[in-house]
Amino acid sequence: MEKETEEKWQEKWAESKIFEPSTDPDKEKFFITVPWPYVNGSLHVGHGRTYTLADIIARYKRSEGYNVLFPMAFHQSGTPILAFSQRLRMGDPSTIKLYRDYILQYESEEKVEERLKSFEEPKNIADYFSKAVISDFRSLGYSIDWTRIFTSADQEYQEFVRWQFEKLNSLGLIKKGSYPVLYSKVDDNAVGEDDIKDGDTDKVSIEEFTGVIFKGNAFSLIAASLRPETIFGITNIWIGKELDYVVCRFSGNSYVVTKESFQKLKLQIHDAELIREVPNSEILAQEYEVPETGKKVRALETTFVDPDNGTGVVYSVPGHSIWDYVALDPEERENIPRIIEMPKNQNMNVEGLVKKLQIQSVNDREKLLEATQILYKDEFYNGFMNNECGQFAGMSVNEAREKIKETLLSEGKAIKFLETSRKAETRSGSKVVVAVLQDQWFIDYSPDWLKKKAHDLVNSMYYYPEYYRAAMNDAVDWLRERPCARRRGLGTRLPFDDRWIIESLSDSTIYPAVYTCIQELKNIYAELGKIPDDVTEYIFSSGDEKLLASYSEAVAENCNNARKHFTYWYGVDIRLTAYPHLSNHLSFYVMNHAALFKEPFLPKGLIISGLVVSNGAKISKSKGNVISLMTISNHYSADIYRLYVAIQADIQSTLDWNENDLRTIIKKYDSLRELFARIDLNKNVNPSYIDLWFLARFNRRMEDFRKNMGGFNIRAAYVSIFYEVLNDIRRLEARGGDMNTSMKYIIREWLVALSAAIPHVCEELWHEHVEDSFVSSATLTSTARNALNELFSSMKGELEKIFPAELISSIEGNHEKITDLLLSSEEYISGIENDIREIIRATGISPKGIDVAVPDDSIIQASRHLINNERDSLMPEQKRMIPEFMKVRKNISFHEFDEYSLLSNNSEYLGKVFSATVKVKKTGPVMKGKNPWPGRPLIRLE
RNA sequence: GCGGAGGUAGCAGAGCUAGGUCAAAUGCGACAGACUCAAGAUCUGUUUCCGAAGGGAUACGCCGGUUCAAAUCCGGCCCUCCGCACCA
Repeated sequence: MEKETEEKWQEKWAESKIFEPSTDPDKEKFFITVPWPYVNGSLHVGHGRTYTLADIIARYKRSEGYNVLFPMAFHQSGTPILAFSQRLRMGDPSTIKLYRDYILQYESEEKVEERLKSFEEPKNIADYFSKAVISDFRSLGYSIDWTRIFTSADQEYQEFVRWQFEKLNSLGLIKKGSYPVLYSKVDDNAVGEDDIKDGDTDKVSIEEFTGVIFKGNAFSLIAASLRPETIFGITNIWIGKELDYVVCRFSGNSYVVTKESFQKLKLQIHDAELIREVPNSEILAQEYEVPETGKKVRALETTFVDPDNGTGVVYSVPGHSIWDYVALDPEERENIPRIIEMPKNQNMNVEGLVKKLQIQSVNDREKLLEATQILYKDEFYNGFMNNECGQFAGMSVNEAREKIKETLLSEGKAIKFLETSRKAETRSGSKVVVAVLQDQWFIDYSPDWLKKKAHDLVNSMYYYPEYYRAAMNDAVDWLRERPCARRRGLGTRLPFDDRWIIESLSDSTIYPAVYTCIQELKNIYAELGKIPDDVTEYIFSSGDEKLLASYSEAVAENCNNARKHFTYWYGVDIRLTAYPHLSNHLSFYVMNHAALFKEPFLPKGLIISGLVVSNGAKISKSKGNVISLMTISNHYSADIYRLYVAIQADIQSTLDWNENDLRTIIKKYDSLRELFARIDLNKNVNPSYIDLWFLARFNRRMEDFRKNMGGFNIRAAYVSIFYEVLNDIRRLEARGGDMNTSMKYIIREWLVALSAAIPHVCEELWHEHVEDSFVSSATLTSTARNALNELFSSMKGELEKIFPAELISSIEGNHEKITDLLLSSEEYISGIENDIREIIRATGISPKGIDVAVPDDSIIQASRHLINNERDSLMPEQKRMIPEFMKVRKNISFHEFDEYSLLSNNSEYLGKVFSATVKVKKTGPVMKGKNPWPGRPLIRLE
């Protein structure tokens, strides 16, 4: 559809305020939310999916008569925006390019520089892209209540978050302590998943290495290992040929690690000091003692040591490490020490894997990684320590690893060394490392009472798909202490320690409550210059009027209104988002609600969607498959995108955005528009049997649609109401019906049903064909069903030619029975059609005439006896039918309608389909040859 | 390893909770026909194999079981994906 038309309706919806619901206790409410976007750039097709799904649901619920609230707001907290802004100030070329591209989506080349300049102030980035998202979302026709918009940087909101943290603190959930965190040294700040490049798709976690100390005379070496149990198989220690090593000092001893590693060590062991650089020759000059075994080993040089992974010192266990094994010369590979046995699979060992994967040298990185992964995993789960391993002999690797680690640490023969699970950098490009922070604030999610409440909540909620309930329960169990504040970034200051800013996921857990009364909060803030805890407590928690005693009448009135809105709208009925949010945002959402709210204000349900990929690949800049939302509404249309989202994949599946499937959707969409282009509701055609069938069919489609939408099976719902109704219309017309006859009865319901997914075109058609109101605020009715009943009654005379009169009068007014009759009779016709077709195909005959013989009363009678096993009631000559009956019995079916009348009335149609004369007759039993049976007429081609 | 999801026709993807109406929706692709000068679009049909009569055979990862009857229920096995704890 043309952009102008879509914009026209978007403007009219805005003017008419139909998506700005007010509190109305007489109406049942439905409150749906999607997590707010973090606005450091423009959004792409992937981001649009969840909002589109939510909008379809919101619109559908409106059509079912609910008072629907679908708000949104913007997340501006955290460090990325700050960091981007800083990099722009510093003139970083890749950041400039990134933002130039963003800006060019919305503005002309001349404006870019000015805009970029303004982005040197972080808030401007947030505000600019918030506006951009609003414009993108408006152009997709979302039925969002834009009057409730706010951002996490707004004063009113920060007052609310402050209250939330005071409240958590009073519940004993805020703690302070030293804590390992992912950290950026450049930004001098802890980083969260949202700050890390690809952090949402490729998670970074903290791994605890055992830094094994190898004692030497002048200094000791520290080698960080995830497999401390392998110390029993050590042959030597590797250091990198070209790397820079340093001597550092802590706890009264001297240690050697790489320069890079020392930087990281310093963040974990705060009193570590750098002494001097040390040449490799010096390291190679002395011997080292392996802890536990006491074995003396030398350090050797190699090329595969990564200075930035662990300590840059690696101990070599060729018997159980692929890299170490491959680094040896072939002749040295004999007689290497073995310390792990694999009773289940003797062939699972280093040599086997090297041979199997054909690893040639330490340069076969991919293969080495793969082999390492296989070996480590298998040894861990299936291996046992052998007799070389002293007191640990006989233990499973799993168990030994833990015991050895404990022993080493307690004896001072190792230190804990924390490392990131993969190399990572922040969105602004600085390196992510592990730091142990002192005085870190965190939310303690571990108390039993909280876990219990959270589990109760999780178990009481609705899930789509249901299997995420288990995942949510797991997430609740996993959560322990969550660092909740940072030293810098945008956001709210921690109320009890204003050097800290509340971390960006922790400030966004119960914010949907703010949607319910943001206007009142603004009023109160304007009046008082703050929002005191009394007030917030009154509105969102106790509702105790005594709290308002000291405030002016104006403030009190706002409080009362806010409370009224809050109690009407809250809790959120559906929160819809993609599954990567499950283990972070959604679990915090649940936890914080469980801690701070009671029924009926707790969350009611979650819908969790799959991801979006583009042309089969993960959406990413480097793959060049990023399609911005802006492009969508400009190049295709909002409706087409929405239809694609609705119909291309189930909510829980991955949605692939690609041109091929898009073309299909566009074709279908166009055929809908073509259909409406040729309808003429004023045309008066007398309805016939087939028009009634179509109405019946439509009613069933409509029932399916509502049933499916009710269970959030959006795809199935739209396959039914869109694809299949179009197919039904094709069938109707092929059968000689005129869709105009039925269209006037179905158009209201059909357009309302379709409008949840494709509101713009439906709005246009509604105004053109129905009336001058909004389809977007129309509710689903039963016009088609009523029409079916009425037409059925008024066409009695006509229908008596097809169906028995007594049948007609017995089901009159009962739309279910009428529907069943019409569907089954038409199914009968198309069954006959298929039979004839199959006979033609099997025989290769092109018939000039087709005889269809239906059974007469005597056969029907006999068939009943046969089916009921009443052979004694059969006439003697009918008994001859028994052998044939045994063969065809499963094809026999008795119909309410009269087969002869039905077929006679449709013989003309059948004749047309096969270009032959179709004759219908009734026959009695024959002596030789085949008989017609109920539901199974005899077909003969000529 | 634990937990979760899943393996369906050329592809995508329903069905499985309540076993029969399932050779199995819907869409795509392919093939044939109609329309057209032609192509595209559209429409009609076909798309596991066999069949000169509407039928038959084999089929929903593999193997077994329950049942008159299994894509659907039960047991075992194989494989894939996702998440995760001292998993790399």
